[in-house]
Amino acid sequence: MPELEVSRRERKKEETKERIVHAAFQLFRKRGVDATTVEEICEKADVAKGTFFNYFPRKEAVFGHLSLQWVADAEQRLGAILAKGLPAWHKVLDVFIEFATFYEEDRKLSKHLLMEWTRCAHDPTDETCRRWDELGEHVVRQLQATGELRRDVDPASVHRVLADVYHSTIMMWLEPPQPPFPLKAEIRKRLSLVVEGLAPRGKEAK
Amino acid sequence: MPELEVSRRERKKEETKERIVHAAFQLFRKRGVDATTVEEICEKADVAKGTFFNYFPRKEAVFGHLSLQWVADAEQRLGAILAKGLPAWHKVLDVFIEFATFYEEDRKLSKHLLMEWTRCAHDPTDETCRRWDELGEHVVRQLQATGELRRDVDPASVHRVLADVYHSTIMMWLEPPQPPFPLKAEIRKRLSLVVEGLAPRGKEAK
DNA sequence: CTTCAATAATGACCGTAGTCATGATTAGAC
DNA sequence: GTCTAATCATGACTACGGTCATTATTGAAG
Repeated sequence: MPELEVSRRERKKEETKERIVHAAFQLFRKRGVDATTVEEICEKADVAKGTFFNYFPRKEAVFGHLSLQWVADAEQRLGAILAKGLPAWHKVLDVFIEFATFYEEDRKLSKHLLMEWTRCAHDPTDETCRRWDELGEHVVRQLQATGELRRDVDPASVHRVLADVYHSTIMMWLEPPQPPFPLKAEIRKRLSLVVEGLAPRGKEAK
Repeated sequence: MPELEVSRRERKKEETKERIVHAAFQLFRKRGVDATTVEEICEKADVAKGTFFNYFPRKEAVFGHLSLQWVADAEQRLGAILAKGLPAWHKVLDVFIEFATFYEEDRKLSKHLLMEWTRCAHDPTDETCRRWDELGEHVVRQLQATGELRRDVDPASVHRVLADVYHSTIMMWLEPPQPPFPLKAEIRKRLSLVVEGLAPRGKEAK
């Protein structure tokens, strides 16, 4: 049993999953999520309908695949930033603002993506969620260690506050027919608001 | 046409709606939301299935009825608090923390309630949403006027940040099989975190 | 009392998400 | 090669959310 070399079985599995994801996003973009049926996705991906549900528990769960890639990407970039030293906070913010580019491109799609994210966001068994929380808390702890954030606050709470403000700002921006404000500026504004309040206090402050 | 006296028609309409809501919540509590079908609700409320959808666009939309009552309640209480003068912030916080009692009572139900709230939260045509945002922004403006919050920040942004932190804290608390932290304490912690950062600065500070 | 327009109730109907029993592939053991 | 157990693919099937054309009720006007 070749363990390190991925077996043919594993390869085929990945291929099938990839085909389904690819087909799904193509149709989602063209026709919209609601107007796309699972059968259409399966037809395009050349699999049976049952196969789809072997890979994803819900139609919308294909978005989870994308979210996982993002988290992996964020892990890379933020790791590099933190390794470089101070001042890190603004660079961290920049990474998240850059991610927002995606949302600006296809608002309809982004809305479904975020709804699915929200659905899984608090599920501790979800890998994406777990890694996202670990990443966020790690970043906060680092910023506390270097003195950019006050140390008398719980890293998990800080991470969640920032993450929630980030996502719900995007959610609000996505809703109306015409965006009422520039997305990236508003994200910067709101997150900065929170972070300002997290500046080191008293004798901790430089 | 008696305009001020609500007509029989209006009364019956309200009655029917109330019956549907009542039946729905009874079943939701007993059997769970997903396990309850619209037909069961209608049977209990003694109306036809089509009637349900004359009143609510989705099965879960019955939660909106509850949300609206809450917002009306919050309008009352917060109005009274603001009328009384300083210091208002902690009293405002207490109101929201008291609302959290409901969430602690039925976690399964609360999760669906919050999901429906999230779904409508950014829809400008939704009355509940509109009044909630107006209320929140009003409160922030008042707190700014009395000097409890710094004045150089956008009331709408502040309201949204606080509201999002509030709701997502609850959402996180609702998720796992066993609550990992005391809900009300965590809400207080996180909201205070944000508000601390919103304290008046520089020459504004007393 | 009759007419009429507006509004509300109805339930047959439809489309699709998601399930599940069955059959096909795989990879290792001998 | 053959056997076996695990894994994966399949598509018929079901149950339910949601729609819509039709019918019934309402209340005011003549």
